Amino acid sequence: MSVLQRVAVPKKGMKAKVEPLRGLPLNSIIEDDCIAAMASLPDACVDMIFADPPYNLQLGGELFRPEGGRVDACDDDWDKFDTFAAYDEFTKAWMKEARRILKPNGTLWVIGSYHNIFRCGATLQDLGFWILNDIVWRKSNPMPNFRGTRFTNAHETLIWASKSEDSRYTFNYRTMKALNDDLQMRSDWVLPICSGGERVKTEGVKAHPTQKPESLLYRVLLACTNKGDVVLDPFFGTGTTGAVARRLGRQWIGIEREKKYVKVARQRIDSTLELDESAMKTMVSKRQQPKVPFGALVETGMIEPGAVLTDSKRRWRAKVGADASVSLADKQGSIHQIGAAAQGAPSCNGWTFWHIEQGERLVCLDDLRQKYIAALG
Amino acid sequence: MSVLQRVAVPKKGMKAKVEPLRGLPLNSIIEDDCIAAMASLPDACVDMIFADPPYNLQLGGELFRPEGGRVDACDDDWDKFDTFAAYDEFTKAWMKEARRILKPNGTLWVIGSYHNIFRCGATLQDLGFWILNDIVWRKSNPMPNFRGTRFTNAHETLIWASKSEDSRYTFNYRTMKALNDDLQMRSDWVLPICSGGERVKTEGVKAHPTQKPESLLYRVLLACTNKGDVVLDPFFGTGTTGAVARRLGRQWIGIEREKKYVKVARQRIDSTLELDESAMKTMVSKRQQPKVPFGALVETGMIEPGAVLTDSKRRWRAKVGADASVSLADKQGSIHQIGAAAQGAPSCNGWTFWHIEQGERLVCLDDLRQKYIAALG
DNA sequence: ACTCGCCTTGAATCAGTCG
DNA sequence: ACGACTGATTCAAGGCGAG
Repeated sequence: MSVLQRVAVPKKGMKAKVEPLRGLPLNSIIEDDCIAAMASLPDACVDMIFADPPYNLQLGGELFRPEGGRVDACDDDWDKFDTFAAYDEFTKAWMKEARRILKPNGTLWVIGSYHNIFRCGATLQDLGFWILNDIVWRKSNPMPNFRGTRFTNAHETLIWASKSEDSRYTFNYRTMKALNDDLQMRSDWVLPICSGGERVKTEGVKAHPTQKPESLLYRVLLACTNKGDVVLDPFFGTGTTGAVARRLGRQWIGIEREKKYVKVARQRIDSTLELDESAMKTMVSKRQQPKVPFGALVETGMIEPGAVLTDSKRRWRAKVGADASVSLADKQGSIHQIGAAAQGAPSCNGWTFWHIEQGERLVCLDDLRQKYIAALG
Repeated sequence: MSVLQRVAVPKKGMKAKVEPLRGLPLNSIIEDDCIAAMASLPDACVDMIFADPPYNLQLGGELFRPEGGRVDACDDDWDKFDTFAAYDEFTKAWMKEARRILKPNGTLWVIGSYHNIFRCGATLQDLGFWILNDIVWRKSNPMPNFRGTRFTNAHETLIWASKSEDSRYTFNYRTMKALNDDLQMRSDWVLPICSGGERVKTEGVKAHPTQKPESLLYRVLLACTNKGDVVLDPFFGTGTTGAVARRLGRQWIGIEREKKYVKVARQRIDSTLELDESAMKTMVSKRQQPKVPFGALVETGMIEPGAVLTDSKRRWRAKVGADASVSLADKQGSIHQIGAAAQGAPSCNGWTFWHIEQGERLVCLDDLRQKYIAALG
C-alpha cells in the first residue's frame, strides 16, 4: 500500500536546504507495516529516525513473582521470531529503507536490550551506518530479578549512528552541556522508566508493553535535531516520539501497524501542547554564532593599533598592528599563529589565549568578541 | 605449537564432578596466539573464560587536547583489522575454541566498546552461547570528548553468557547482594578506570594501552566462579585476570602472544598475595548519594520548562528553559551561574538559592532534588 | 602532617571552510 | 580531491611540590 506517491528526489549535497517535501505525511501516523510504509517515502526526506524495534525476547514459560503474582511479560505476537536469521533479515530490511529515506546528514537511533541490540548494531555497521555513540539508559527503577539468578537487568542500550562516516550530523553540544549542570553529557543516562500518569492506559490497563519514557525522547530529540526537523518513528507504538516531537516543535511521522496503538497515539499527541517560544529558547551553540575576524575589533576601536596582548599569566607580550596582525619578537601573524608560536604548540585558539590590560585587570579577547557580538544585536 | 597433549574428554553432564585435568597448564601463561593455544587444550576443561579482545578501533589522525597535549591513542598493530568481515572471522575462530574448552556449566565474559561489542554479541549468539546479562561498566573518570562532537564515551560493555541455554551456571547471588549494600547487584557497575599505582609500568611508561582495573575482574570472578575454579584469559595482556584470580583463590590460565606483556604479567602475579579468608568477607561499600543534574528535574517533569524560579526573599525571578538553563534579564546559564550573577557573587549553590512557587509556598530546589533521589529508591 | 594548586593522563572511530 | 588556514575544545583522579 502506497501512502503517497514518490516525489522527486531532493537535491543532495552538504548545503542544500531541502524544502519540506510536497506530500510528506508530516505530523501524522501511517497505519501500515513499517517496511512498506517507509518504501512509500522518497529518498533523503527525514532528519532523524528513532526506532524501538521488537526486542526478540526469548521468554520460556511464564515468570512468577516471589509472592505468587504473574509478571506481565511482553508476549505479543509481533515480538516473535523463530531464529536469529529471521530477526536479522527483518532488521536488515527495515534498516535499509531507513537509510534510504534518511537525509545525508541525518542520524538513526535504535533502542534495544541484550536480546536484540547486538544484532541491530552489527547489521547497522554492515549497512554502512557509522556509529557515533552507544548510550546506556540506566533505569532508576528497574524490575528486580525475582529468581536471584542473574544481575538485575537495569538498563537498555541505544545506538546513535549517522548515515555514513562523513556525515555532518547535528549534535547540540551546548544544549546537552547545559542540561547536565555544565558538564559534558555522558554516554550513560539515568532516567526513570515510564510509569504513573505518563503511562498510557486504555480502560485501566497499560496500552503498550514497552512504552518508553518521554524524558528519554526529550533528551534524544533535544540533542540531535533542530526545531522544525522531521523525525520518523517506524515502530510508533503509543507515540512517545510524536508527543515529545510536538512538545519540542519538531515535525514527526509515525508508522504503526496495529490499529489500537494508532488510536491511542493520536489521542495522546492531540492533547500534547507545544512549549512556548521563551521556554524553548535553547542555548545558542557557540558554533552558530557569527564569525568575528579579529580585525573587526581593531576597526571599531575596541582594540587600538599598538595595544599589547598578553597571556593569562603574563608570560608573553605581543603587539597589535594596524592591520590587526600581531607581532612577538621577530614573528608576525594572526592571534592564533603567534599564540601557537609563543607556546611552541601546534595550534592555539588566540581568542582564549590572549588578553588585554584594562586598568589592572586582564580581559580575555573572547570576552571582547562577545561584547562585539552583543553590540550587533 | 601444542602446549600439551589432548587428554581424554571428561564426562559431560550436569552433575559430573570433573577432576582437574592432568597436565592442564594451571597458573601459568601460554606464550602463543590465542586460537592455537586454546586448540591445544582439551574439551570442557575450564570453568570460566574472561576475554578482552582487540576492539578494532578505527582512529583517524592525531587527536589533540584543548591545551595542546597529544592523546596517547591505542594504535597498536594487534588492534588493526581490514574489514568487519575479517574481524568477525577472527571473533568466530576464538569463540569456537573458547566454547569447546568451556565446561558445560561454564560461562564466558567478553568486554568491548561500541566498535566491536555488537559483532561479538551477535557472533556469540550465532555460536549457541546463551546471553545471561549485558553489563555496563560506567567509568567514574572517563576521558572527555575534547572536540565537543559527541557524548562523552563513558562506559564499556561486558557480555556474560553461558555455554548453552540449559547450563547450570554459577552465580553467587548472596555475595553480590552483600557487595551492594544488601540490594541486588544491577547490570550497571560504577568503577574507576585503572590508574595510579595499579597501572603496570615499565621504566615509567604504561606497559599496556588497555589495562583493565582489578575491581572489574574482582566483581566478575567473585560473582561467577567458586574457589578453586579454573579461569582462562585468552587475551592476557598485563595479567589482571591472573592477579585477581590468585588473590581470590581461583586457578588461572593466561594466553598472550607478545613476549613483553608475558614478562610483566609474570612479575605482577608473582607479587600478588592471596587474600585470607576473613579479608574476603569484609568487602562492603557505602551507598553514596547520587549526583542529580538540574536537567533531570526538568526532563522528568518535576519542573516545567517556563517555570519561574525565585530566591527565598523573592528579589529575583528567573525562567527555566527547555534545556534546563535559566535566564535572568539578558543572562542565561546554569542555576549556579545565574544565582551567582544575580547576587554579583563569584559563586552560588543554585540548589539552595533558588526556589519555586507551589501554591503560596516557596519550595527550595534542594528539596525537590531530595524528592527525586528518594523516588529513585 | 596537612592543604592547595598545578600538571599529567585515560580503548577516541573527535572540524569546517575556502581556494 | 587536497592542502592551507581558521577556529573550537576537557572531566575526574592521582601525583607532586610549595607553603
